[in-house]
Amino acid sequence: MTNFATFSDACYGFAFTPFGKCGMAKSEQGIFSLTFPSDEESVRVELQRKFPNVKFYRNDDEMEKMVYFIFQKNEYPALALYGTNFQLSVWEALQKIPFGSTVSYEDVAKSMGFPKAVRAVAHAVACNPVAFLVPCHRVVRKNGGLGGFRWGMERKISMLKWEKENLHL
DNA sequence: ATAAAGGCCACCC
DNA sequence: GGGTGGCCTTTAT
Repeated sequence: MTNFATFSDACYGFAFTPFGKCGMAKSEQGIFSLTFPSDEESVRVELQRKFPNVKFYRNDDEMEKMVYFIFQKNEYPALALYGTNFQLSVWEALQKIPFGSTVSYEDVAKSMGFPKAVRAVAHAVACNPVAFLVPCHRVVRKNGGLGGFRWGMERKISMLKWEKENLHL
């Protein structure tokens, strides 16, 4: 990590998205985690491991509100990303990919000025802490394949499909 | 300090 | 279709 969390309290909780139940965490600085976990306990454990000095308070209402803004009103709340410089620039590049379109891993590498760092990019994309909002699902293989997805290929497919159907947002 | 493993890509059979 | 070598970062020895 090269940049660190500066907050000491955060809330986390669970809410339903068009792609299933998500776990989310946010501080006053913004959302810093959005995952699709298999069980609730692992979310808290994982958050506490990544942010050992932070106190987490559960608040599902707050997360449901966030989900409503994101998926119903298409209003994106602030994000707060923590990672290495390389990861941060990859995640930044991902946020520039337009809604409903896709790019290749190589495209991302090129846009960052490291055309040959494809594998490093793929790895950083896979480490995306904030599903959907940092649109890692919009990165696919150049050869036509879809690549992989940390939270299940099926979910990546339905995200891309959902965006195509909701372009009017 | 070194090694191994990536949500990859291009090139060659 | 398949195998191989190269690319750069992260993580684990």
